[in-house]
This record gives sequence, structure tokens and C-alpha cells, in this order.
Amino acid sequence: MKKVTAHDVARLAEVSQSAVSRTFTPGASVAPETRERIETAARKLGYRPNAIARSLITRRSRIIGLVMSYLENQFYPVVIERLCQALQQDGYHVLLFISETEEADNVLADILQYQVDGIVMASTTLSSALANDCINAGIPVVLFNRVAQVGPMGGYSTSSVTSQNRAGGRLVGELLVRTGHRRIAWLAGSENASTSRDREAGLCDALAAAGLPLHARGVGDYDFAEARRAVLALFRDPDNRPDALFAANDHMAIAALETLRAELGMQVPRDVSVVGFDNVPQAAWPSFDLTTVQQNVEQMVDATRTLLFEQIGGQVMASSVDVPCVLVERGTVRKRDAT
Amino acid sequence: MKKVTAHDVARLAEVSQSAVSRTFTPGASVAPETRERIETAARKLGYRPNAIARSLITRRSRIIGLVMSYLENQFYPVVIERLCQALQQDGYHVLLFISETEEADNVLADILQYQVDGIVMASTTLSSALANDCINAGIPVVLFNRVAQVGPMGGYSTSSVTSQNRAGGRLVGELLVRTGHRRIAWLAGSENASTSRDREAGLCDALAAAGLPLHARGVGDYDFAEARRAVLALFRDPDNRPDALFAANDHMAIAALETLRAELGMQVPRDVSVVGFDNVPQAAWPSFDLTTVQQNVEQMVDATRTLLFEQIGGQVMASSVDVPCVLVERGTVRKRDAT
DNA sequence: CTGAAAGCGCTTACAG
DNA sequence: CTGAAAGCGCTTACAG
Repeated sequence: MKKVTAHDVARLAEVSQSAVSRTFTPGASVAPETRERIETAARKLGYRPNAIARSLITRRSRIIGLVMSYLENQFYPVVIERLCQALQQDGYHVLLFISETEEADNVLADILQYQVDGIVMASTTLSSALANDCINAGIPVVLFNRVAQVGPMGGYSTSSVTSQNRAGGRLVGELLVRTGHRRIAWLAGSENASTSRDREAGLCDALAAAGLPLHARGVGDYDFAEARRAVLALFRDPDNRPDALFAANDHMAIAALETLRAELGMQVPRDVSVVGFDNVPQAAWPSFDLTTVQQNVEQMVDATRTLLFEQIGGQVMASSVDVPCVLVERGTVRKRDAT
Repeated sequence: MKKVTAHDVARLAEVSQSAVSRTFTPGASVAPETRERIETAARKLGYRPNAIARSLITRRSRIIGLVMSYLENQFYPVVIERLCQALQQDGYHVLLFISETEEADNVLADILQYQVDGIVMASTTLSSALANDCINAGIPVVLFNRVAQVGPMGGYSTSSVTSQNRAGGRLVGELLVRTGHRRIAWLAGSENASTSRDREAGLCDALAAAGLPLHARGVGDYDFAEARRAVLALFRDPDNRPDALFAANDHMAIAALETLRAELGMQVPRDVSVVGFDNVPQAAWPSFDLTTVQQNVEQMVDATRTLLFEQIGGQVMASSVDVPCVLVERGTVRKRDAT
């Protein structure tokens, strides 16, 4: 079971090892008949070029590090699937790092040792420090679904791909105002996640335009159990309940739906309207039929590839892409107000 | 932004490059003060050993290929998360390949070029041929949540980790019989998936023991939309409907639940009982409250690591591990029969 | 304990 | 078009 190398093939085909290498290098010049001979020999021996050795000499691993943290939110599996497939088609591969919370530093060391050509950080909760470390190490980074925290002096700036979160938040705010809601509550994700802050800002834009205050505010940390707790607190006082709840993502919106119905005995949208963000697969299930804002994963993945390859190609300026998102109206917002 | 190598560190610390290498090789002998000097120099230069170069010489990449296909079934994200974290702790990393259906051959070539130390195939739908190719190439493979198809002559045998699917299926069959169901239907996953076949066999064991026939049978292909279609067909005739439906996994069971309620106006478990397999996070959500069989992901991941490392260490015999699974009784099976 | 040297399996100028 | 040679950044016997 010895590994077969280019040398073995060269010997069998009676050519130099260089010729074998050229045969497997797209665009290199080899005479047609030589190539033929080499390919036959390679097939006979079951030869496959060693990507590790190639990486060492070309100083390109064609590996992209993908850092994620919470796959229970179904948005991320969808992202993984699309991103992996897209990168595979470009001849790149994905080294996956799962890092809950902030043990991320060890992860970083690992990533760097593996000489990845670039990194996609697709997690709203990872620290910006991590991203900066990578950039300092000279590795292209693209933030996916989040934006860099700006440092004290204007700070580092990292490429990022997001939806137009503020506009999306505004869309929801306008919908809720238009349909006559007056006591609108916000369920934040992580307080320091840009997605959550931007969506909240959009909501507040719409409220301000209508002269309405934000009725109440909870923090669900993008987590199912945390969201449940926050909803319980938000609806504790039966005399002062919100008439609408906008959650920073679908995962929490569904947690809210479950809690409102099963634990608080409320009906949606009769007693309260609920809106999410992402349009995960479950949002379309009849049990939830959740009104939400759709993030265009396909466009986001495309933009990520583009940004990544620009930087790998030497582009130094970081840039950000905002993909438009659209409101998906389903059944969790009451249609007209009785007020 | 030049890469700093062991040579650079050696020069600064005034030692040989070998000494630098030893300092970063656990268990190598270096004098404490030499090590100190080298570590200081390394820190100053921001040196990190190049894992690619190390792999080339040690012929160990410390990379495991993980092949998956359908992440919309929430069981798999959970598996990815656990497996990644476990392997990271062992100093291994995960190169992720997503391959829908059978374009898998290209994927295979990729995997092999990357000199992965082993492969975990965690997908019920991938062909067994793929696994055999890897084994022929001398790469350890562990099948996760499926079992090798035995060839015509007894065929190849590949290590695998599964739940005790047949026993799990029997548990469900016994539960349904015990609670007085008489027209029990089976919703299969993919016809050639061992998980589906084994769970069905277990169900049939229980039915046979009770002298009951399998009332009806549909095929959902482990897919949400397919499962919906199959359920519609299974319940088309109002006069001959099943009184219980056992789906080969939770993903399809939830599809069934949604279809029964939203499209057929049936109540669960009043009109029909529903049972799944996996115990995905959503099964516990109040909207579904799904009775199911829990696969012990933690044990399955542990077994996978063990099997993988045995083979990487030179163990040639393939072996299979069956992890016990337990029935999780929730609200989708009616408690007593009125018959 | 330490250094010089060989070598992992490739790519890529450089001559011819 | 083709081959000999250098070299990517490491590890690891082998002497000392």
C-alpha cells in the first residue's frame, strides 16, 4: 500500500518527474503524446498528486478556514452547505472550526498553522479580536453576517458581507406600524452583535418616523432557551404586554412562538404578532408560518467568494457588501388593527 | 509580511534549525535554557510551525475528511458540531465535503489529494462504492449512522458506527402495539439506506410478535417534501387510514405532523399517532412534542474517534459499533386504546 | 543535548 | 517540448 509518487509514474512512462508534474498542472506545456503516456502510467499506478506537497511549494493551500459557533440555528447549516459547494467548485476546500464562545484563541493558532489561504468567520458571536489577529498574520478574512467592530481610533477594518440589516429592520417596523401595532417589543440577539444592533436600529427608525417609542426590549442572545426566558419576562405583566414582538432572528422568533403559545396560552397573531429574521426553512412550516425577512444566502455566498478571492489575489483594501433583503409576509402578523 | 520560518527563529536564538524544530515537537529533548531562548525568539518573531511542511515529512496530515449531504435534517448539524469539537481536542481537524447525491466521485478525488488521515462518511445516502474506493486507496473510513452494503461475495467490509436501529425500531413497534394501534404504517427513508431498512425490520419484528401485518408503507427519501407527498398518499383514502405512522427519522416525522395537521385536518394523536427517530432539537419543541427514539450522538462520536484512530494506528480489521438508543415518549402517541 | 544532512513530494525557472 | 536542479519548511536518524 505504498503511496505512489510522481517519480514512480515517471519511471513507468520513461520521462522525467518534471514532465509528470507538468501533465498535472493545468496550462503547462507537454507534448500530446508524452501527456498520453504519462496519463496511462498514472492511471495504471493509481497516481494522484499530493496536494500537501504542492501547497508547500506554491504556498497556496487552497484551503479556506470556516469558523462557526452555533449550528442549532438552522441558518448556519444552510450557509455551510452553500458555501462549501461554491468553494468546492472554485477548487477550494473548507476546514471547519467550531468554536463556542471565546475559546477561539486556540482555534486561531490551529487555523494559522494550517496555512489556510483565507478565513470566513460566519458567526455573529465571535470576537472581533480574533479577526484582527488573522489580519495581522496576513491572512485574508471575510466576516459573514456580521461587521467588524470599529476600534478606538477608527480601528481595523475587515471585509464583511451582510444583509442590509438596518433596512430589513425598518421594513419590519413599517409593517408593524402600518398594521396598527402600538406596543412593539424588540428581542435582541447578542448585545454586541452588529446584526442585532443594525436590525434594532432599523426598527427604531420606523418607530421614530411614526412617533412611537419602543415599548419593551429583551435579550435572547440568539439562543433558544435564553429567548424563552426573555419572552417570559417581556410578557410577565398581563396588563402591559407588547402587541408585537420582533426577534433578531428566526431561531429566537420560533422560541418566542413556542413560549407564547405553550406557556403563556397566547394566540399568534390574535393576541400578539411575531416577526423574525433570516427565513430559515422552518419559518415556512405551517406550525410557525412565520413572517420574516429573507436573507439572500446565495448572494451572500457569492459576495463572500468574490471578496475572499480579491484579497487572496492581493487586494489590500477591505470592503463591505450589503445584500438586499426582502420581507416575507406570512401568518404571524395580524392584518388590520381593531383600534 | 514575509512568513517567518524555523530558520529565522534559529538565527535569532543562535541555535540550529533542528533545535527550533525540537522545541515545537512534544517530547523531543531540548535543554531547558535552549528551549527558553528559542521560545522567546519565536514569540518575538511571531513564529508558528507550518503544519503543511510537517505533514509532508511525517506523512500525517492530522486532517479528517467529513463527508455529508443533507444538512436540513437537523440531526447532522448536531453531529458536525460534536464531531468537530471532539476531533479538535485530539489535535485533528475537519475538512468538510458536502456532496448531494452521487457527484461524489469528484469529491473523492479531492479528498484523496488532500492526504487526509481518515474519512468519516456521515450520510445515509452516499453510495457504498465511494467508501470502498477510499479503502482501496488505503485510507481509513468510518461510516457514521450507516452500515456498509455487503457485496456479492460477502464483499468489502467497512467500519461503521450506528445506533441499534433494529432494536430501536422494535421499541417503537412494541409501544404502538401496546397502546392498541392496529393499522401501523411505515414511512421509509431511502430504500437503500441501512438505517431505514434496519428500523423497519425492528418495527416488523414487533408487529410479527403481535400477529399484526404492516398496514401500509410509504417512502419519503429522508426529505421533507418527499415525506409530505408520501403522507398525502398514505392517507388519501379516508376509510382506510393508518392509526399510527412511524417515520424513519424525525425530519420526516415532523413533515408528517405538518402535513397531517395543516393539509389533512387531522389531530395528533387523537386521529393518528406519529413517531420519529433521532430526537433532534425540534422534536422537543411544544409544537411537535414528538415521541421518538434518541440516538446517542455523544457515544456515536466517541466510537467514531476510537474506530478511526485504531485504523490510523494500523489496525486493519474493520469493526462495527452499535450504540444503544432509548425511547423518548412525548405527546404524539395516544396513551390507551378505545377499541 | 545539539547540529549537519538527508529527504518528504512536489513546482518552476533555467538551459538545451 | 523536456530534464536536471534547486527549494518549499519541516522532521528525524546519526554523529558528536
